[in-house]
Amino acid sequence: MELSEQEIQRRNDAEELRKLGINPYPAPMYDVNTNTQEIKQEFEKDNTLFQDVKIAGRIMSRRIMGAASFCEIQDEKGKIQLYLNRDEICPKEDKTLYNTVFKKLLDIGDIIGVSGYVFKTKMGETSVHVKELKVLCKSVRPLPIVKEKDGKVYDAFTDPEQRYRQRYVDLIVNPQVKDTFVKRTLIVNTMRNYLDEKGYLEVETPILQPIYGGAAARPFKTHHNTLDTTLYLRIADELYLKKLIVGGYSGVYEFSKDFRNEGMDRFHNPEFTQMELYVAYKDYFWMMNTVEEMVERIALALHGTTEVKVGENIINFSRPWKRYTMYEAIEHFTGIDISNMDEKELRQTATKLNVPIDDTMGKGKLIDEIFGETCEGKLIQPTFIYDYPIEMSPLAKKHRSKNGLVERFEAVCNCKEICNAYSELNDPLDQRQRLEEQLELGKRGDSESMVVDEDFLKALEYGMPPTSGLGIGIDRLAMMMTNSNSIQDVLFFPQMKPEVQEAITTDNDFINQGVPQQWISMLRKAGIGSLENLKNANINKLFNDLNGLRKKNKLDIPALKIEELKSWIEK
RNA sequence: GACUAAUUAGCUCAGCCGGUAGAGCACAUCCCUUUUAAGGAUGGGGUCCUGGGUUCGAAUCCCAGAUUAGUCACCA
Repeated sequence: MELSEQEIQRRNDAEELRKLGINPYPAPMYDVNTNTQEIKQEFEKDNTLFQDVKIAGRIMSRRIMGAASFCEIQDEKGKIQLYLNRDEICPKEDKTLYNTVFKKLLDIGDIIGVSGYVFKTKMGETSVHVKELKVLCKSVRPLPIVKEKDGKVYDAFTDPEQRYRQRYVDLIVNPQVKDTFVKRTLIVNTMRNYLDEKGYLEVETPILQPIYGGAAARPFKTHHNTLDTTLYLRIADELYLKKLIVGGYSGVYEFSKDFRNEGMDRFHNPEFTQMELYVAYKDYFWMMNTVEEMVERIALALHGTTEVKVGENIINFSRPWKRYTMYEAIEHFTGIDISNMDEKELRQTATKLNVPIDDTMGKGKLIDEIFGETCEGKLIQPTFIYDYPIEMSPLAKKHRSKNGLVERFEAVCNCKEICNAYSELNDPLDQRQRLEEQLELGKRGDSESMVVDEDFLKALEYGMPPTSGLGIGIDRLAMMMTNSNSIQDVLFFPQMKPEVQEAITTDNDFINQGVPQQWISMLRKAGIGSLENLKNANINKLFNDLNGLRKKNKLDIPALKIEELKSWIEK
């Protein structure tokens, strides 16, 4: 890869530092005694503090005025301005540290450590008056420059591709991004504390599974060499966790990365995080209370209030949330009671409501479509929707009193599902039948159909207590709690298509190919970065390009002859 | 998978009807001892995403492809 002018400059600067006896990448620790946030907050209250501070961070801007300079450094908590005076950081004759090291060899992006005292400038900005300066890391790649004044951001670094592929750059120049991820961790920690307080056991179950199950999704497939067997990356943890309830734990939960080989969009990443919880001797009504309480606590932990701004809406997570059965919700939003309709009537109703349907849809699917089209988009405030059609819920217990339904609920919020829970099916014979039916359905479209997990059924045959189970999407919850528009904004490293990496061809490879040293950099400039490229190049175009570059760069070498070029390509 | 849009300097972006590639920041050199998105002067920096085509001539028009985003489809 050709280096840009600025990259070459920075590499030279690093070399110059070495010549001055300064290691641009020193080994010893640099022990700071405070941070930028602490200084800014506390100095405001008591300006006798911080008379001997030591801090470190990345240089984010510089203003040099001859023998004195200001620059800003950024640490994890924020930025602070530094004041450097030539004669103070270089009290003796030798002014190299200021004139050469600071002014010439350091740049925006480099990491330095400083010690000195805190003061306020004439402009009223809390700053560190630097007495000592140490280079901690020379950056050889220039950062995007983002400037800001009175909250207005100039030249913002916003290109999603670069932000997601190079999250580290995003984190450096867009400080609010750091906050999103701090909040995400706080969500997880709050949830974990809540569950631990209740006495549930955090567990780990296999990610590599010989049989995948627990959801309707296509898996990622891999292979174990020693066992010479196919393994799947899990799509859900449900079956393993229920086996632990059979084993006698009264409450188990897992924060799990799950993997689904499906389409990607603003709400779906191939790997995502769920928290699944199973508690013995409970039912789905109990679980609704638990979800409300847990999510309300998370909102309070993050925002100090139950009200959270999401897009244009203010969402209030305070308990109790609204509760509708699926039928009630449909009646509420359409005025039509479908609870006693048969398949034909449902079909007519769907058509009347302009809900797109097709012939393959059974009763359950029709109800679900009607709900999705007419209700989901209107549920802004957190709402429990419960009692689902049996067809699409093979792991949920049949309703205690209503035929054709299961004891299942979802919480919908800002028009999106955030969790999914049931009274778990623990009748092993019913479970076998339901899974087998599901299998039949699955076989129609899918080339690789699911297999019934016999070991899971065996476990149920030993007897699982009545249990309530929950799956809550951490990414979705994080999106909502941080007002993020896309799942990529709450994942540090969202999945992206791999960048095509050109085969690395060294100068020596080109020389072996017969290319003279002087022409190599021209070749690279002409877009020929590898031998592969050279062999596939259009000879006439390349011939013109190279001689054009020779002229442009005023090279003091004879013009290339086409025979010469041919010899490189054909060798 | 379909449609739409974007891709130009390290970054943010202009670039008209096809005629030698532009700005601001950043970078380099010089001046400047309390500045604050931007002090002054001068200068360097380009695979105009890639590959074809049309044309005397393409960043610009046409075709194909790559990547990203949005919408829809699929998918709990």
